[in-house]
Amino acid sequence: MTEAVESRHFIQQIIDADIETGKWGAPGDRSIVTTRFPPEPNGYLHLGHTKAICLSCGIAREYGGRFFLRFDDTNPAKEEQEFVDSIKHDLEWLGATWEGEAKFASDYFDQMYSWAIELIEKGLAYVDDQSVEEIRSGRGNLKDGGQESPFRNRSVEENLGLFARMKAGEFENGSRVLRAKIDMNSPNMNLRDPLIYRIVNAPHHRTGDTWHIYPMYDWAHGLEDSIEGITHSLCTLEFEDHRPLYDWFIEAINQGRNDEDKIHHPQQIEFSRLFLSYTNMSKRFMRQLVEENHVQGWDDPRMITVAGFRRRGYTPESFWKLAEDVGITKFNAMVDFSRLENMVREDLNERAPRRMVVLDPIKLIITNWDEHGDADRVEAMEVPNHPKDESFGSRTINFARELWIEREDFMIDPPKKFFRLGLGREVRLRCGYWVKCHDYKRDSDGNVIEVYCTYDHQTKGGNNPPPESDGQVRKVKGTIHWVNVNDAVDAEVRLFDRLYMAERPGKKTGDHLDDLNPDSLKIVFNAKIEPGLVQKRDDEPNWEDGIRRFQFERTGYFCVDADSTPEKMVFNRTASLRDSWSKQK
RNA sequence: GGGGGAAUGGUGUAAUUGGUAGCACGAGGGAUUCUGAUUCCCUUAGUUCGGGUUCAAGUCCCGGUUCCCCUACCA
Repeated sequence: MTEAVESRHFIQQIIDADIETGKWGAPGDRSIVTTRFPPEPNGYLHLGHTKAICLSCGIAREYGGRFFLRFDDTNPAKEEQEFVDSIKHDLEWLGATWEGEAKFASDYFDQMYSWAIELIEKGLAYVDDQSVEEIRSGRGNLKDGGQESPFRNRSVEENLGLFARMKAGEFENGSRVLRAKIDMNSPNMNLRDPLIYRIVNAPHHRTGDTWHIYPMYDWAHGLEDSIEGITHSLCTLEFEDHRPLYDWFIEAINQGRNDEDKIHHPQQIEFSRLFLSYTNMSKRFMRQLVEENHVQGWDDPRMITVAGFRRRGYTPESFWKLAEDVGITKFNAMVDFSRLENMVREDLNERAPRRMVVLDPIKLIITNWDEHGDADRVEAMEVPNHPKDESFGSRTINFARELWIEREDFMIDPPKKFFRLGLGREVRLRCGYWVKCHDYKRDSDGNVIEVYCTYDHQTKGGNNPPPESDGQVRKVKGTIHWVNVNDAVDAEVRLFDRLYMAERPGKKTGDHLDDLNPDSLKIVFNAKIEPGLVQKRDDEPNWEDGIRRFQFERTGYFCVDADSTPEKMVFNRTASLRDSWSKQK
């Protein structure tokens, strides 16, 4: 009876209220909502970032507002153009389109500098000559207050002069900083005269060597937000303690100004990070995995980078679904990795065309194939590309006397619940024929290499045979997949499993490497694929990112890896199918 | 006597802001099925603890517990 009301998470509720009261513009004007994603270009985007991206971009989209991409490039020592490019690419791939050109904190360096001078003139900032160590010890600790710097009460003139010389590059790294004059006894460490500028004599990837001082995060971030007219500056929980400073800086600039001259004051709102079991989002750990060759690069399909997931075959849609699924709260929740897997499965189940591929082949030979025609004949079978969606069409694949089937689909003496092939058992070869096994052959190691079957010529296409004379229709419990030996193509298939075996890698021993899964990558070199898989077929979907994705029936979801050539196809397993049989075993 | 946050089934998340604790995933069971997939149905299990206010508390008040974050010239 009662219509389900769309529930609004706490950030949406804040924005809803802001719009109603007209906090940012005319009451009711939703288009004023402005958000941003502000990465530092010092690494690859990972799963943790996708939550923030989907949130900020999604909010702007929902309200009909604006979403910006801004690079927080305030530390030339760490940042590179390469990362600017990869971050843009990842965002585009995710479908998080930003408005206009990507923005850069470095575009605002002049503005920030002049605001810093204003703070000095108001007596709210000073140049400190203390060393790093002196500043650190002067800051005090969590229990005790700090001590004021001996340079704290310099004259405005002296500060102005020194600050100008800092800018001009007259001083060495670490010799002086500009600090805000707030409160050395604040219980909030961020307010104990935080640094505004430090000296960095290093070339910047965009501004070159025009600057010798660079703004600190707390000074830069809120001002960037202000300049861009950000209304809701969304960030993660660890910045809660920074919010008082975020507000203090903007209010310090606005102090003494007329209302018309006041700069825009965005609202910082914090939400919880994404924690996924069996993964570690630490940039440091991810770097170690790459540099010590535990994986093959930042885009290794086992990595939880956007690039890794993309190569693994994940779709952008699965990240949006996950973001929606985990929700927005202030609770540090541990999300199970299988949830993300479910999101791709859900998406790919609808959108991936089906194919038949045998990963671990043994040969099936039909010994009575000559009873109803030429022993060398090939019969064309029509196979649907999708079991539910007819718009995917169908394809024709060849059926003949010798076929590849999956090793695990045959047992000599199977248990009753084994719905596959066994000695004396009958199964359906999907969209082929029904076959019954009467013999098999082993190699010198005892491994089954061939199974011998008879087929029922009345079951062509996999259909039920006509009723027997007593009216009974023969039934078969299992259906297995196959590939025709004569036109099967060999391919490499990479089977990925989770990179770590522990729910929280490194928690037990302190070293995440101790929890690495030695079997996270298995490579199959001689999988047998349908010949139609080599070239893109006209009836395949046109995936937006150009990556070809499939479901290999009964084995999982796969995509074509960038390493593929027409001579040697390489597939990555995105995710296995849900498998209630292996659980039962 | 540091400060800032957070606690709802196994997991994640709702509860019209004081009025029937709901949804999804998982798990268990069943139906359908030419993928042991998909789909469908059923079951399962919860308000961190102790007080208080109230006709009525997940929600308000008091006290406790547990967990997370904060002492970079990183962001």
